Amino acid sequence: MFKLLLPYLCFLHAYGFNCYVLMNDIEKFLTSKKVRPTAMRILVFRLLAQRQTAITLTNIENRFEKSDRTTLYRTVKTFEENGLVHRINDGSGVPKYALCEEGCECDIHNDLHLHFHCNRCDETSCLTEHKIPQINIPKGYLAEDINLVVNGLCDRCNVD
Amino acid sequence: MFKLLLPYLCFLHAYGFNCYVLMNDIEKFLTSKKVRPTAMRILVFRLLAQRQTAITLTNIENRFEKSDRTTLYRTVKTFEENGLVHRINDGSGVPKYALCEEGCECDIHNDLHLHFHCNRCDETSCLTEHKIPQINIPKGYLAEDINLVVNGLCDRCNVD
DNA sequence: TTGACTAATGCACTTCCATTGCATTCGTTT
DNA sequence: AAACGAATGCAATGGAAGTGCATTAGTCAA
Repeated sequence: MFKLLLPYLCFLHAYGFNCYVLMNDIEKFLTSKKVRPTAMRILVFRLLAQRQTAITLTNIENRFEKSDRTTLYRTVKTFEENGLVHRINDGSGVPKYALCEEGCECDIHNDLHLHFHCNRCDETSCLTEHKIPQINIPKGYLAEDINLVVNGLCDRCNVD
Repeated sequence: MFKLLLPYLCFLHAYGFNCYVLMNDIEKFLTSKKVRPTAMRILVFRLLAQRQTAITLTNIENRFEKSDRTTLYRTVKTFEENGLVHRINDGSGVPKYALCEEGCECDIHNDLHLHFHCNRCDETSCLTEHKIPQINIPKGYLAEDINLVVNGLCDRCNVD
């Protein structure tokens, strides 16, 4: 499969990573999650892993010279379905994606972390150490999932 | 202005309301909120007031035979800007709108209520009595607004 | 009451993004 | 090496947000 990666190597080198070693790790990880480790998937995973904040599909698209939006769309979707990535709706209109932490159980609402969306720089980050507090809901309702987004200014934008 | 309302009367009558009386109330209310009480605005407000749950722009559009999406879009926007309506992002992708309760202070994050989005019937309702608990955010971050959506089954869908 | 000014509306677009169908290519398995 | 299923790329569709502009309505003042 490495022959396929050659067109992308320049991209990775630009980021200064020794891709061969990490590729291998990612490849193993994807396989362990029952996701076939194709070239694109490894690269997209790589990109997500580098990021501190969540990114949109368009973001991802712009990071790759040669890429088809559909493929990226389906790649991310596959990741999401297999629990590698969670989708964040921060109110900006377009969904963003971030890698799940190890042991992240995005489905179980007790384990959910909250997200912070900066109104100035538009960055959305997962505050993984900050869990969502206990929520009371009315009788008869069944909670399956909780989404909590705090909007405001992030630490970098809140300097002045 | 009532001559303008004539085309819409059939619509209102279909709902069995004595619109003349309520029109008047709505008219006064809009004026008190510094929103010019035009025909369309009164009708849109009327529609929102009838609803128990939040609705999308497309929802509103479909309720009116004769309507232009742009006008509805701007009407709702005006309502939002003047604190008559708040926008809810329930994760379904399209924003929904609901009338603010009397004294609702959507801007002040301490006063925010939470929203419930039903995964089955796709209805989104404001749980106005259920306030958002205290949230801790990291040092350096400034919270301006909090959006909390619980997904699951509403009381009507959670029967079996 | 009329004229003038501002706000609201309707129409025609544009733009953005999600999503799908289908043909092709890749990779794995036998 | 053949065959099969999965992944990809291209083209196209569709839904909704948002904008520009001309027209119309409503208000205010003379």
